[in-house]
Amino acid sequence: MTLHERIRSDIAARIMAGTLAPGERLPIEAAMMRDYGCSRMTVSKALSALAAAGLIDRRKRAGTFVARPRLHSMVLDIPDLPQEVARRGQAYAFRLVRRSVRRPIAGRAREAGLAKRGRLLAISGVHLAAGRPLAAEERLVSLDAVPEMAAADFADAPPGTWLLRHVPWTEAETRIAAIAADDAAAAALAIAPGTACLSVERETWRGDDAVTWVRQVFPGDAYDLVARFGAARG
Amino acid sequence: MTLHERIRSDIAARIMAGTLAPGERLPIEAAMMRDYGCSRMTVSKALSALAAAGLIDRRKRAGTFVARPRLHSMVLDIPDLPQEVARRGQAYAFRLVRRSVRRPIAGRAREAGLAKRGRLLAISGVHLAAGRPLAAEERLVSLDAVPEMAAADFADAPPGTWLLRHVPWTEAETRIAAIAADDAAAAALAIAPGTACLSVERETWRGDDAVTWVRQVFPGDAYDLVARFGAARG
DNA sequence: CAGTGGTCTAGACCACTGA
DNA sequence: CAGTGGTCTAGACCACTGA
Repeated sequence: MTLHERIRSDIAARIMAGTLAPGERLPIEAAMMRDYGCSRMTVSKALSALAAAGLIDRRKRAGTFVARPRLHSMVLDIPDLPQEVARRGQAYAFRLVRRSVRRPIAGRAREAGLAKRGRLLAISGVHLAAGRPLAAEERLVSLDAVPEMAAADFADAPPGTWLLRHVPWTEAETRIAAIAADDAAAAALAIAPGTACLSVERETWRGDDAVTWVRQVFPGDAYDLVARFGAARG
Repeated sequence: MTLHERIRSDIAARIMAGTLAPGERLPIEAAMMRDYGCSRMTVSKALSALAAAGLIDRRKRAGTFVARPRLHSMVLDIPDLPQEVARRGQAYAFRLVRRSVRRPIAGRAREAGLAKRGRLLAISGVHLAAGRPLAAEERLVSLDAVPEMAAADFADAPPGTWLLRHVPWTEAETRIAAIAADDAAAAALAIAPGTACLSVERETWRGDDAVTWVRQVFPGDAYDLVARFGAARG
C-alpha cells in the first residue's frame, strides 16, 4: 500500500469507527505532514480522495472536517442483460417481435425529440433466459443519431448491447418503477395481466442529441436491482 | 478553471464526442506536458481523475487508452423521505403502527444477525405525505448496535432519519423489486391487495455489525426512483 | 530491458474566508 | 489579515510489463 493510500485508509477507518465524529475538525495538513513524515502533496492526495468520496469537507481558512453522512446517492449496478443471464449460467436470447421505421407521431414529444425531422426505428422484443421470458422491451432509436442501426439484425446482440458497442460514451437517465403488466406485456412475458412488474425506463443522449428511449418490463419475481453504498466507494 | 481541470475536460470532451475512440491510445504524459506547458504532476492529476471516472485506462509500459464504455453502474438517488416530501411541497408525517422489543425468532437468519445474543427493536409504520400514505415501513434495529434507540420516540424524525443522525457512516445494500401488495401492506397504504408496489429493502452495517434492516413498500403510482449517468459524474 | 505510468519530495505562490 | 487549503513546479526514483 502506498503512503497516500495508508493516510487515506487511516482517516477513513477512524471516521467509519466514529473515533472522528461528524463535524469534528481534522488536524491541519502541516500536522499530518509531521505525523506521517511526508510532503504536503502526499497528504493532499489522500485528503482529496476522501473529499471526493464525501467523507470529509475541506474549507479554506477554516480547515478540514468530517462530513455529515448522507445516504442519498448509491451506486446502482444496471447489468447488461446477456452478461447477467450468462452469469446465472443460463442461455440468453433476444426474440425480435416487431420492427418498423417510421416518422414520429405528431404530438408525442419523446418521438419528436428522437427524430427531429428524420425517421426513427421502433423495436419490440423479448429477452429470454433459458428459453423463458425475462423482460419485454420497447425501444425507439433515432436514425439521425445512429443511421447504421437501420441495417442491423440482432442475431449477435440485442439492441441495447448493439448500441453500447456502436455508440460509445452517452449520457443516460434511468427511471425505475413498479407497474401492473398490461395485456401486451403480459402476453410477451407469459404472465397474468396485472402482475406486479419492475419497469426500467431509460433515455440516452449524446451531447444534445437524443439517441434512444427504452422501457424494459420484468416480472416482479424474476428480477431485483441491487445498489451498494459504503466506504469502499470512490 | 484550473489547469488540471482544463486538461481533464479537454480530454473528456474529445472522448464524449468520439474524436478519441474507445481503445485509442492517448499521447504519453511527456507529450501532454509539452502541449500544455506544465509539469507532470498536473497532467497526472487530470488523468487520474479521468481514470477514476472510468473514461480512460492507464497501463504501465503500454500507455493510456480510452476505456470501452460500460453502462453498468449509475448513481442512484435514494432520498430521505421527509426531505423528498417537503421538496414536493407536501406535509410529511410518520405514523407509528407497532413497536416492540424482543429476542430474535429462532431460525430467522436476519434477526439472529441483528441481535447476536441481545434484543432487537421491531417497528412498523407508515410514511404520510399530505396526510395520505406514501410508504409502509417494516424495520428491525439491533439494540446491541444502537441501545439508545429503545428510548426514542419518532415525533421529530422517522426511524430512518433518526438512525442517520445517531449512527453515522454505515455501509448499506439496497435491493429494489416490484411486488404485489399483501393484505397488511394494502391496509396500511389504503390500496387494493395485489396492487403493484415498489419494494425498497435495505440492510445496513457498521463494520461487521448489522445495524438495521428495513423494507419500504411504495404504491407503484406514487413513487419512482431516478438514476443518472454521464460524463458529469466523478 | 526500455518505456510507461505511479509515487513522492521540497519547495512556491495564490485564493479564499472566518477569526 | 492571517491561517488554511488549492494548485503548480521541476525534479527523483521506482514498479511494472510488453515490445
